[in-house]
Amino acid sequence: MPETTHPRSRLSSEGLEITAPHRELLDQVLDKWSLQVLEELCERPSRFSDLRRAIPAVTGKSLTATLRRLERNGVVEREVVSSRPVAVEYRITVLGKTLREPIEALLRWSTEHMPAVEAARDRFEE
Amino acid sequence: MPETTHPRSRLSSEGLEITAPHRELLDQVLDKWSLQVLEELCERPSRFSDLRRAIPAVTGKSLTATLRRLERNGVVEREVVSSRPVAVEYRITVLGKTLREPIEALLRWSTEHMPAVEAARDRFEE
DNA sequence: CAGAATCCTTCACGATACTG
DNA sequence: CAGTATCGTGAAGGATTCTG
Repeated sequence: MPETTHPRSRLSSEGLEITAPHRELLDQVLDKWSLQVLEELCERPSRFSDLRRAIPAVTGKSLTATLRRLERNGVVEREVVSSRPVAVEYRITVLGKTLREPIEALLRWSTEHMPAVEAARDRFEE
Repeated sequence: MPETTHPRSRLSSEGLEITAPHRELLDQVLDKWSLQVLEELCERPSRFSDLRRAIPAVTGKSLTATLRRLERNGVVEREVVSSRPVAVEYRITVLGKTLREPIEALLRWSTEHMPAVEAARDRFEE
């Protein structure tokens, strides 16, 4: 059986590699509040205060930062709807929608395996 | 048309919810170095110094912390192979292997949509 | 209402040196 | 070899206050 000299990883052979740009992108898109924001915006376009109500634990500052990050990376759209008083609507983009599947895969994993993880944690504290 | 009083989100209706424990778990398992460590250990069991060589940018301290975190959550196993000089082998666990699919989904997304993201970033700096 | 500005604490992470 | 100990820095994130 002719073996390749360098047994390249399955990922590399698929053209997938964990380079710095990819790590950075995933960091920006999977950070502390992004999942909840994306989830919320997948359900419906929302205004700033809607999001604050939907995610009570987030502060204004962090929500702003999260939305800017998501907007910058093209997964969220911002539109000023009216002024006096200002209303701003945030919407998920087409690109953003493509993120939903992989994120849900993550959530499914976390939900499904949480018991095993908790058992491991108990074992770890010996 | 009889509408449900509360239009629950698709995720919630599937029993998926982004609660604090889930966020915490995902944080621990998707943090800065975890992806590369998991990827490496999926290919082959490795010793500490193997991992350092495979991931040149990581410092000893961070690698230790990463491995401890992963071990605590049950996705990585640690075994002292010999002493004098000490050799320690790290292996992916069965639980850890189940993480591979969702992680690869993420990497595929990132690889596939990186051009769109970069275009969005360019647009954003106006 | 949707943020920007300011202050402050925490903590992740790197660099370095040391040890069983 | 596989860490631990210590120090230092920057960045993340919260609380609060102010504004067009």
